[in-house]
This record gives sequence, structure tokens and C-alpha cells, in this order.
Amino acid sequence: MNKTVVIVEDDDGLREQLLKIIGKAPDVKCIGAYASAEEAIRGIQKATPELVLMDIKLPCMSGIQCVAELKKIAPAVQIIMVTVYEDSERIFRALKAGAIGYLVKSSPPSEILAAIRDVSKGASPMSTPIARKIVQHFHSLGASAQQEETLSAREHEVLELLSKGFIYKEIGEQLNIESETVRSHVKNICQKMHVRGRVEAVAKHNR
Amino acid sequence: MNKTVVIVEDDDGLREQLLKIIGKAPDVKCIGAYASAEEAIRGIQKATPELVLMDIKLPCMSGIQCVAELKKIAPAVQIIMVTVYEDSERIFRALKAGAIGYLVKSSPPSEILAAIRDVSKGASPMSTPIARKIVQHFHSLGASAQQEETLSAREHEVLELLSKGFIYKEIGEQLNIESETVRSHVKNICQKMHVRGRVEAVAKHNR
DNA sequence: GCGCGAATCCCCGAAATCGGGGACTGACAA
DNA sequence: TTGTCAGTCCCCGATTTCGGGGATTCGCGC
Repeated sequence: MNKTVVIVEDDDGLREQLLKIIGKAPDVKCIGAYASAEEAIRGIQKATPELVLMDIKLPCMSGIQCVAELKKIAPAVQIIMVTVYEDSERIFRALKAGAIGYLVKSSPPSEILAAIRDVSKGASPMSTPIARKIVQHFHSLGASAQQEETLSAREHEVLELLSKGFIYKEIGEQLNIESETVRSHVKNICQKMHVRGRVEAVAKHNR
Repeated sequence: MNKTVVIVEDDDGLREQLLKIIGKAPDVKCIGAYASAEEAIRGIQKATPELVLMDIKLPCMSGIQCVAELKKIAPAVQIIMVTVYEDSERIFRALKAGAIGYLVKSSPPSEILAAIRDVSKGASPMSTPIARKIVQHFHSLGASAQQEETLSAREHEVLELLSKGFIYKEIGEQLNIESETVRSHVKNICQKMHVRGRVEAVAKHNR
């Protein structure tokens, strides 16, 4: 069973290179190669591949936007980013948009082919520096979550309801306490989390 | 140069098995094996390894808590979770606590050894189902972020400042507009995001 | 037993936010 | 040209929140 693949890459040299790599693999078939996001979207609507190799830096529409668009018209396509960018912001935006993997362009051909084969087996191929960036993201989340550890169980409940948009009166009703008590809790929460008000506390909480 | 490793695993059989795997590798040296988090913390204070293989299910203190404690007393130790649990909640908690990698127990010996060797090269080894879980987490984040796409640039600015805890007046000063205008933006933001108030909008924004 | 923190409830006046309107400009598209 | 939409500003009264106090109970640990 051949895996059908499409390449989206504006640099002619790199596109040819990727085509060559895929051409050598007997179990992978390239059914399209486009130099822009717009072309890719049109092409993929006609011939939908199982997988897409996507560059981020594209003329006009970015690769990340393209991922979001492709996921709308063909949710089943698996998209692997292949790019030189290693900044966290782009990685997260690409993954949020729906990409299933993220490789740096310097990856050896074997790694790219392995990635293509592995996604259908449930993998999410990522180059080592990318994986590290993602883990570090969680570490920083943990650091800010540490302040929340000092919150009591009741305070956690209040904070949770607060972030759902309830006002003190409603929170009081749900916890069977007075709204004034809720307010006391909120005061303590703000002190403990070193924030100016409930809005910032909620922001920190959900970060 | 030998890598120094410590094992924390309460199951005698599995601990012996891991010891055997590491014993066979010439470039890795096990300097301790503990059956509980408490023992591990005491032992690691005396003999600090470069890396720790950590089980999650431990008697009394959990492996995740142990990670947090170890990171406090020896921030430089790299910790790889080795566990049967594959639920997102535990994965995220472990990573937030400071773990650098996450392997399932069914991983072959070669993968475990490769993981130990790769962390010092900047990798964050993760079993394939774990990586996929993490990517899916980002996908779900993206779905909720989709509502935010309809927000205009100005509205984004306001939302950003709002989540930093500023009040309308302060936001107005920073953007050189009236606080009343800020309020108009907030009204529109709340409508577009289908939320009841600015607090919920901020919560959704940072989720 | 005593202190301490968590949890509860209360009060005041001031400040901020909300709901629900209206109105003007400028840009860009149909 | 005529919408439409983002962005700006304004008003009213009602509601909610804030700041800064105080007070009680209850359980836990020293």
C-alpha cells in the first residue's frame, strides 16, 4: 500500500530535493508538489493525499495558515512541517493549526522518510530540538503553576468557577456560601498569586 | 565519559530488569536504585547522578511529586519518566514538574538506552503514543483559539492587556484611546467569543 | 493550651464594570 | 455609490467589584 504525499515548498531546489528523496522510496508516492499555499489548497481539493510536507515560509499565505485551511477542507490529511524555523512561537502555532509533526530542514532523508511512514502508525515525528522546545514550554508552565500550589482547596474551587465567568453571587450559590465569603477567598487568591485582581489571577491560572 | 544514572522503581522485577539493561551498556553507569521516592531523594542528595529513570506509581510520594522535589534540590538532574500510564493528565503533570522525557515501560531496551544517551545531546525522548498525545493537546488548544481569529488587531491588543490585569483606564492610556472605547472593544470581544464577561474571555484566551 | 491558618460572614464608601443603547469617521468592497 | 465594518467616543442607571478594615469558628500542630 502506497502512501500518497504532497509537497508544499516555494524554494525550487528544496522542492526538487524532497521529490527526489520521496521518489526513491518504493512505498511512498508523491502526487503533487506546489510552490504556494494557494496552489496547494486548490490542488489538494482535487487530489487529496494522506500526508503533506509543508514549509512555513511561503509567499502570501503562510504555511501555518495553509495548515489551518487544509484541515478545514480535508480534516484527515496529516501534515508535517518541514522548516528552518525553530522558535517556539512558530512551533506552537503550527501544532495548534493542526500539524502532526515538525521537522527541521536539516533532517537527513532517512529521518524524513521515517517520519512519513510513522505518522500512520500513531507517531508524531519531531526533530530533537523541537521536542526539547515543547518540553521546556511545559517546564515554564510548571514554574508558574507552582505559585498556585499554595492555594487551598476552596481557593482552587473559587478560581476555577471564576475562570468560567461566574460572578461572586453565582459562585456563592454553587458552593453554598455567601458572596462575601467568595470575595474573601478572591482577596487571598490575589495575594498568594501576587496579582492585582481576579482577571490577572484567572489569566495566570489558565496559562 | 560515563553517564551516571539512578533508577527509582518500586517493582523489584522491573528495577532489576532496568539495572540489567543499563549494566550491559559500557558508557552508562548506575550509581543507585531506589524503591521509593523518599529513599531516592535522600540518596540523590548524597550521590547526584546526571540522569534519573523515574516510575510514576510509587508508594506514598508519587513519582511526579518526586520529580518536583528532585528538581528543587538538584536542578541539573535530567529525569526521564518510565511508566505504564499514558493518560494526558499524568504526562503533562510530569513534564510540568520538570521531567525531560517520557517513556512507556514496554519500550525496548535499545530505546531506553538511546534515550539516556540522547538527553545530554539536547533531545527529549518520548515514546510515540506520548508524543502524539502532546500534539493532540495542542490541536485542542487550536480549536478553542479559532474563535479568537475573528477578533480584530485592536481587539487582540485589548484582550492581551486585559489578561495582564490592567483596568480599562490603564489600557486606554497605553493605547491612547478613551476608556470608553476600550469598553466598546471589550463588549465586541465578549460577543465574538461567546462569553459572559471579560474574565471568561481572558480565561479562554490563555487556555 | 495557644497560635495559626483556613473558612466563614459582615460593613462602608469608592471605583470599576455592565447592559444597552446612540453616533461619527474612514477604509474597503460590492 | 452604497453598504459594511473597524475604530472611535459618549450617556444613563444598575450592578459588581475593590480596598480595607473586623469577627467567629474549627481543626491541626507545637
